[in-house]
Amino acid sequence: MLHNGLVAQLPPTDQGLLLRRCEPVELKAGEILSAPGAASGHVYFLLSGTSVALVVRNGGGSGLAVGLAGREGAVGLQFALGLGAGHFTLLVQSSGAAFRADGAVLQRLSGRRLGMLRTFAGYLWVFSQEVAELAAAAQVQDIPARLARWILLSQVRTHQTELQLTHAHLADMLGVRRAGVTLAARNLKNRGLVDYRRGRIQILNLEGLATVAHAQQGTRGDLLDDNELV
Amino acid sequence: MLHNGLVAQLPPTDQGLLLRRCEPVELKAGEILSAPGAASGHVYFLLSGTSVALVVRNGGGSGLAVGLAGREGAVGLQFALGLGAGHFTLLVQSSGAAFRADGAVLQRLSGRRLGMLRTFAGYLWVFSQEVAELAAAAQVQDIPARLARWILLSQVRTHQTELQLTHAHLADMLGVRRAGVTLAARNLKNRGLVDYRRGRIQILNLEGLATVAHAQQGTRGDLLDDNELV
DNA sequence: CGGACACTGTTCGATACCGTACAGACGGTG
DNA sequence: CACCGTCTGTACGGTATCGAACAGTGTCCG
Repeated sequence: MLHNGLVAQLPPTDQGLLLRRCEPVELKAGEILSAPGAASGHVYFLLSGTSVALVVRNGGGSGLAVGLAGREGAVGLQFALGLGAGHFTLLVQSSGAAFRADGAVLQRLSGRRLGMLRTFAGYLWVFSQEVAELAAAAQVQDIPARLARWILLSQVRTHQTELQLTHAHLADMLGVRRAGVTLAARNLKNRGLVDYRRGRIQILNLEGLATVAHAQQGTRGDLLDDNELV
Repeated sequence: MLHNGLVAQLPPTDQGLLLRRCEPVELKAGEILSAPGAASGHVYFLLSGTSVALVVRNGGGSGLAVGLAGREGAVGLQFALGLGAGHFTLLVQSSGAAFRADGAVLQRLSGRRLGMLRTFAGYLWVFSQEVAELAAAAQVQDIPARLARWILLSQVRTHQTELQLTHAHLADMLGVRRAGVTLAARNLKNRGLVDYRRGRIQILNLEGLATVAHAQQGTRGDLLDDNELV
């Protein structure tokens, strides 16, 4: 029933203790689970196709995603450590189900269950690595590569081959222009890696996407120019 | 004697237990404490003016810093959670003293001391926030702003007003050209925020640097053009 | 079935940054 | 004090991306 990777890592006893404090919720795309500066909040353990992005918003309305959590993990764990939300916004990218618990309640619980605390800490570390990787990628890769990476990440998190994402939303995640995403998307489409229509992206070739996503700068010359294709 | 922020946060009993397992070491700038893929290693608690950068290296020799730790914290904590090094390189940016302990030993210790584990987890979270902030800044800010940010960060971590950093090293931290750093450095110098000569950067105006580092895109027009100054 | 809205396609000039290359200046060493 | 390695200054053309528009096209709703 409850297929959450993080919960599955817990000792059986702790799983029971945790779930007894949780309630099921439905998350809708676009919903904001936590805004910057919040002192407390809920911890969400995501199920099935749900995904939540950690977004940093700069002065204007535009944003930049620094991480994406899915059914393998959770968001809001900082509240279970007694820490504030920081500068993040938790933004639901993909609708779906989740279990949630109050941060303060979980803090008291994990304060008694060392195994649980250790599991949470480990997840935070792994997640922060992903943040660093995304940051590094954003620095050195062009938009098609970054788009491929984000699509790939969304697929891995949700296990869905069709993603409901508009170019505008992706632009916000990558911190680039909407028009830039359109070009990059057409690029990926021309290579037969994805197909899309009006807010739906169909993944056709996972390995191909991975190749593009991890391509180094120098490799780019090998690839065909957009305009010459079909 | 031992002025490390993270150790100071521990309960007194845990401080003793931890320090008994540590040995003092001297770290020299340029030294690499951990390479990507390492399965285990030491945890370093940094003292006084020491600073260590978390660097992600892309295919070539060039890199990109995603975080900087100083005497307020530690590096290598993932080893105390039984996790591998990930894709990071731990690179000493600023020479100085540190205490270190074996990761596996600390893992056993923190497995018994819940307060210690909680403190470590909290630090990891706060640090990963900083990583996200740096990533976001790199995305939307120009080179002078990012340079100001890094100098500021180095100052906060080491509490030194003169930093021993070459343009080439800074370029590697920011993931930009060496020439780009030279221009940005001249920019900051012309505004009277820093002075520098051959590998030494003198901080003249901390608040001014902060202003530049946090300036949004739109604010940039207010500032004077480099070439028109003096 | 026609209108409205949201999404995608495409254009324009502007610009910040890149890769590369070389010239000048500091500072320690023989 | 002349040398040489290291560091900084500057230049060049090339390009990915930007900001701001406006023009098509799909889908839903009345």
